[in-house]
Amino acid sequence: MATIYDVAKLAGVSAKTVSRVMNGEGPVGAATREAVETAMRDLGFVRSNAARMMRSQKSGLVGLITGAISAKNQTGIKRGLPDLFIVQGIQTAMAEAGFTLMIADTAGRQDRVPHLIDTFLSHRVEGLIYVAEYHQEVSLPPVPAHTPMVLVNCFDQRGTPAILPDDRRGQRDLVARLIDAGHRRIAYLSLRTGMVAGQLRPAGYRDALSAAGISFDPALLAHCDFDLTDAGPQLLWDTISQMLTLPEPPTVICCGNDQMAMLVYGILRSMGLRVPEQISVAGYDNYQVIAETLYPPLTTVDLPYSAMGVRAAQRLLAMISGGSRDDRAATLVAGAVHWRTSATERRPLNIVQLKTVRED
Amino acid sequence: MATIYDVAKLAGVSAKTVSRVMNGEGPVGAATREAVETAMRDLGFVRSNAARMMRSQKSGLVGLITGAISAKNQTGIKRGLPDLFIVQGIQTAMAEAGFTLMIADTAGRQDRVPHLIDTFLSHRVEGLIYVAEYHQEVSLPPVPAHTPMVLVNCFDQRGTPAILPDDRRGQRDLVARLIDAGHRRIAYLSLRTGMVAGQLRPAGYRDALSAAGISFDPALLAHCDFDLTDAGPQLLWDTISQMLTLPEPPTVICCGNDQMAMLVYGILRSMGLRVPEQISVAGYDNYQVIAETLYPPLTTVDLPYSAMGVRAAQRLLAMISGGSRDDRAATLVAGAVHWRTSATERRPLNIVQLKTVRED
DNA sequence: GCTTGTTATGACACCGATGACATGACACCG
DNA sequence: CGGTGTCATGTCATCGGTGTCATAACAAGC
Repeated sequence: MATIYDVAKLAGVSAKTVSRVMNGEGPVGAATREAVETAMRDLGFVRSNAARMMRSQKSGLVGLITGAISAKNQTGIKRGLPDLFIVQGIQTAMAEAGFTLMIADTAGRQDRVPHLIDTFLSHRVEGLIYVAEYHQEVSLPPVPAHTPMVLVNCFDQRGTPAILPDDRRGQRDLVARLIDAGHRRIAYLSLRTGMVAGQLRPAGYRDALSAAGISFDPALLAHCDFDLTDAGPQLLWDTISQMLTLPEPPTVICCGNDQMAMLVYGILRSMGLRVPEQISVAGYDNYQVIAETLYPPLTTVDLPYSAMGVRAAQRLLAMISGGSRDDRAATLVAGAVHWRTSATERRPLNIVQLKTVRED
Repeated sequence: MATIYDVAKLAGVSAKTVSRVMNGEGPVGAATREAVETAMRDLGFVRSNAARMMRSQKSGLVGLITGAISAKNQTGIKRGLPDLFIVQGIQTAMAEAGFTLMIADTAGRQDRVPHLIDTFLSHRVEGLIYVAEYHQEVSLPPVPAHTPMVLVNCFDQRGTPAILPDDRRGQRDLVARLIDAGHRRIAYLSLRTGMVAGQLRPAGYRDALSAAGISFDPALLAHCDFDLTDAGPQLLWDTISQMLTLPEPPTVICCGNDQMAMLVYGILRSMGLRVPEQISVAGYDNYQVIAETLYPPLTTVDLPYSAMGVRAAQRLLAMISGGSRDDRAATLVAGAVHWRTSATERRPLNIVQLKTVRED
């Protein structure tokens, strides 16, 4: 592989001049520049970042660690929106800033994180990003103070800068929108309370209710382990049929995420109910493959993964250029409500009689 | 950041000895080793890969380019299984071999590829991988001959080593399995013929038919632009209702991918047909979020993205260690059939009368 | 006792860029 | 015409490891 010395010799100048041409630095005569550029092209010269980095001490690298990529299917949890959208956002913003992204995943083993961090440090990354597969608390090994770090979709006790989805507000906005549309009896099928989203989203639901002066009815809130493989659908079926036999049944079912909504579609149809004519459904995540492909398209809230990635990158870049100082606050990123046809704009006037027996 | 010289001074040895300890190379006295290791720990020493790389000319890096990450939503095509599973496979295999992965994406602009390649070359990657977002032909700028390259999910005219999904065989296996289960009238709703999968999968379908001595009925094969935003569902509806009114209607509908199958579920239910009691449905991709969450769970074929990633990594590693020589053949990776309850094991005896009018 | 071999370690140049500084050629100005 | 400033370019050391070769200490063999 050609070096600047090869280029310099061919162009009949010094290595330093070649360096100047490459970096557009200092004054260089037009003829000289031309000669150097020609020589570089002829030799297929590509600068060595390793050498450059030794002097400048700037690597232009950022390390990204995630359990996201390979954790799939291992936990048995069917997750929401793939966290890889976060990676997309980070990658885009970093590329724009001229940084190259190195990525590694834990392959599901948290104990590998220190090793991954070491690898990245040996490449002298200028910053680290840790991406979790779903909103959660984590505990990471300490990193040298001079290497800034940002957490995405997770937070820790040490108060490391974090970028989080504003689940509570998103759910509140969606429910508020449903109330606007005339709904008063709003059911909420939550994710497990063990998940952060399983706590924040129901809280947002209640926020919206109380803001509208609607009293909270515990009979309309259920926590469903819908993702527990086989029991899931049956559990949902039972919960829904119970709610629908209430004296005042719900006119809309809010689901903990879009995947659950997908299941609920099937269940409601099997019960002989039409969405949205007879009952409305809403999800959470705006998982496009589901939300836009379902018929009718699903009303839901953005889980703004891509935007979170961008914000994470921006925050890290600020820390890198600002000498790694950063307040300890978490950044909450809210997602917009996507109003689609799975929810009616006006509350249906009469509730159909329903059969509580599974028909198949 | 501490250097080997700092470590050497603290341990009272030469830099070279520190180097030897790090690399477990040459004979080193036990006491010396101990002293060096202690010093390294005390200083929080992390070796600089840049410096090491300059001498050894080995970077331990592999570059991955993809349109996968950011191409989302830009083409207007609702894609199948997220190609990021390919990245997962590559990352896993590379990490195992001690390589670190650098990734970049084209942000939807093919003209950025040369720049990305240059960036990677400047980091002296030992190999390149290009991942396409769906099975397709591509045309990439040439890379220096000494840098091996592997294509995944795509192929080019130059015969660059490629890893491809065996769509034809996968579809053949699935249809053969349906035939085994007693089905004779098998409908096929294909993806657009403009997509490679839209050609190979129907071919596999016909392979299976002729292998079983079942004559191909053109009335049972349709190419649906189901992913054209709004027109999609209506188009599918029409196609399906047309097929179901045939004198001998299909007993199973094979869909071009799982997403289409999801739509078909909704359409069939709206038509008042129960899956699988009255009609079976099959997909392609084994897109878990869909296939396992749908009720009933979807019979489908693996699009073995993760395995393809692993194979790609293995092939590239072989080229790296073998001096970049490789035959030009493409590697086809077949995926297994996942038999779930969306398809009946026995052909239903009587076909229901169906309404051809949309009910809502 | 001297050669030879082995073990343990050090000295030093080198990888390929770039930063600091020096230098030569002019132009401009009073 | 000498002083000063600007432009264009070169010299050289340096970043942090590692390859090559040298060297010191000591044991074994004749």
